[in-house]
Amino acid sequence: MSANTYSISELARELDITTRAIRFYEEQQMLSPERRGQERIYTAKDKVTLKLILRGKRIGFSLAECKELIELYDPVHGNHKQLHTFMAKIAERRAQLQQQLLDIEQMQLELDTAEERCLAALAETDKKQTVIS
Amino acid sequence: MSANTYSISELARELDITTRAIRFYEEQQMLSPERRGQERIYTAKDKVTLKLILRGKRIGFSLAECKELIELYDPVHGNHKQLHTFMAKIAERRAQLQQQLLDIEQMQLELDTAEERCLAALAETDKKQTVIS
DNA sequence: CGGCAGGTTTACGTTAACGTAAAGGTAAAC
DNA sequence: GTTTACCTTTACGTTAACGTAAACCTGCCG
Repeated sequence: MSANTYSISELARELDITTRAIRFYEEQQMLSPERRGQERIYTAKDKVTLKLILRGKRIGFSLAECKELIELYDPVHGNHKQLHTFMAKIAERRAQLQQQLLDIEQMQLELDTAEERCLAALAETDKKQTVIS
Repeated sequence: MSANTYSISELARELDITTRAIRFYEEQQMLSPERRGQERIYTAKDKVTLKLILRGKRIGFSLAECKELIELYDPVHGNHKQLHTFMAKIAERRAQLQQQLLDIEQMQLELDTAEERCLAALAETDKKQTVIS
């Protein structure tokens, strides 16, 4: 490893993904690392790209969407229509997240009462057991 | 449709899913509607189950996890260990959601500044164009 | 020289959650 | 009676995002 470059396995370890995944992202044209002979050499920029991919995935975007997102940061493709349509996609995700939060809160309320009933039932059972024994 | 029962397509319309999906959930042992001859007859309870499935999916649970979740509501299987392990899963989801929110906010900040730069660049281009023409 | 720890390509396998036909049964409507 | 609208089962197809295996270079260590 020279100045600020990485081998594929270094990147994999650091970002906690497999080398297969990294090569796959390259197949999908989301990366194009330089080569030293056969070996891929990754730069800091490649690492940023990978982080963007991982963050996109965390948010729930598909790889195709992550790719769009990355191209947005590329001055060459930084076109306006795309930018706005993607902001729309993000807004949509936000709405979904909001719904998910509501769903989870609702579910937690229900689980809480379910738990209470469970505990109460168990307490009853224990009492009877005590009496019997 | 008699009192508080539904045909499969009624349910499908109402919940905005396909009949195929409903039958699939049955294959996965998450439903067991009664039959009138060949036809499936769904009750209000089945509908609740389906809604639980859909909500679970919205939150990001797999169908297998949704199934666990549903069994939690079944008094027969309402066992304690499962209840607690599932509450743990829910907590985990909450954490993920929290991270997703952060990711989205971060991304929006970046997109905002990207948009500004875009607009500025376009304004420059327009000026030159105006001068040229 | 042998072997190991990395790297490479090629290519078939896998999983989830249905989609999509094909082929057919029933019952009311025209 | 046949068209229409539902319903049924069986079964193969699909997509995404890699996993996994095979077969092969390559540099370095002892």
